[in-house]
Amino acid sequence: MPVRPYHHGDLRSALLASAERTLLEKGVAALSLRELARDIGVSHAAPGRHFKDKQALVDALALSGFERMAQLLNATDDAQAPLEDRLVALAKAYVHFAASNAELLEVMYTRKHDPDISEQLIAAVESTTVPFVRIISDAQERGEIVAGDAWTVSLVVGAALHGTASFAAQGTLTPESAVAGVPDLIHHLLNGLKPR
Amino acid sequence: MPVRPYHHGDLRSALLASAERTLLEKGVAALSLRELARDIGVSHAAPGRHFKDKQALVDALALSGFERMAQLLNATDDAQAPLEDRLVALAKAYVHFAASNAELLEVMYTRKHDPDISEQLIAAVESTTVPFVRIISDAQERGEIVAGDAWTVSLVVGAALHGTASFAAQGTLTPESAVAGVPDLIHHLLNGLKPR
DNA sequence: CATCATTGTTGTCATTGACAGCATTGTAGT
DNA sequence: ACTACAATGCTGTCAATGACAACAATGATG
Repeated sequence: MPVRPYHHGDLRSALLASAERTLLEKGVAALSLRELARDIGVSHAAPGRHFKDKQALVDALALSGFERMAQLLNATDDAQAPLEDRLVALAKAYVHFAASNAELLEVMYTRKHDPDISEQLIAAVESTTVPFVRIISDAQERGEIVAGDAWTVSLVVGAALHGTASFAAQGTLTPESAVAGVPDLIHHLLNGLKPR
Repeated sequence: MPVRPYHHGDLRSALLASAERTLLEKGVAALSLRELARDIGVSHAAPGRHFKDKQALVDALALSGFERMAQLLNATDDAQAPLEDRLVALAKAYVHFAASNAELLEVMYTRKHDPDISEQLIAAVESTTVPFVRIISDAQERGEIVAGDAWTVSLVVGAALHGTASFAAQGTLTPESAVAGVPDLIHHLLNGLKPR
């Protein structure tokens, strides 16, 4: 039988994959470099070659989370759809992602990231916000959204969604009800809470 | 000189106070039961008499956080003020609290609380939401806010504020800009993002 | 094929959370 | 007062962990 060769071949990826499984199942606190090493069948110090310390591993997980989220959101956005539908679709995708990856979210939205990784992180975070700003800008050009700095206006939507996502991720809302509430939420954001 | 008596007298409070300082300064991860014990000058196992385990300590911190926040919000709300002013004042208080206690927030809004404490916690969390729901109900009675389940409508405001608070707590927004943005945020929530 | 950077390994340390067993103190009931 | 007994604190110990140092195997480069 083929004994594991001295070099694993792709330990870094294996560590990330295994870490993410553990993360989603049991949370950050349950992450142990040594346990990861054991699971993969490698010595307890081997992870150190790929991640300077535990935080570095967590940073990498956060980065990959933002990248996946950005991809999801950008793939979801349909520039042809009417404003409200377009926003609802994007918002649902966001809230759904958040609710389905609660523990990952916690790691993503925590500000303790290594300055080294944070350049990449900042870029990833930004590409996560782009779709929202784009929708707002587009709508402003058509006069469907009030004038004003697009980023500022997007922040209103972003905050409401992030709040909803947080509620879902932390259990204040069930994932289902959070997603189900999105259309109403968007409607209220667009039309305001004052009677028209 | 009075050598510390065998019994500390109020170890529990001392632990909570010291823990909260450490928490705000260095974050949850830096909390160590043994270090707390050392700082206070008791044996490393003494904290165990007051907190079953580390999570119990954290739960207690979260509970006290919610209680203080609830008190702050309830004290801030001025039922006489006009709707928008009233909301802005409450929202500012909330966002300011969140930004000033970022690490505490992280502990509060994490769903890993002991079922035992969670009854109290649930009550504390609820009394945190009461002021918002009250404002909305009041305004609905006057026809200043669209009809509908008050809690559902409040959720729109709550989500937007929680999102803003999270952004502030995690550093996406500076505390100042988060608070400074509140009036605009509320205005947009009330009047909607569509042009009127 | 000689050199050197990568990537793993073993060994070791201090720190930590948790628990067991014992000691001291305060208190409630007599 | 006295005697249980509960509450609170202490010492000792364990296994797990993250971090690091020193060493070994492998692979790439010229």
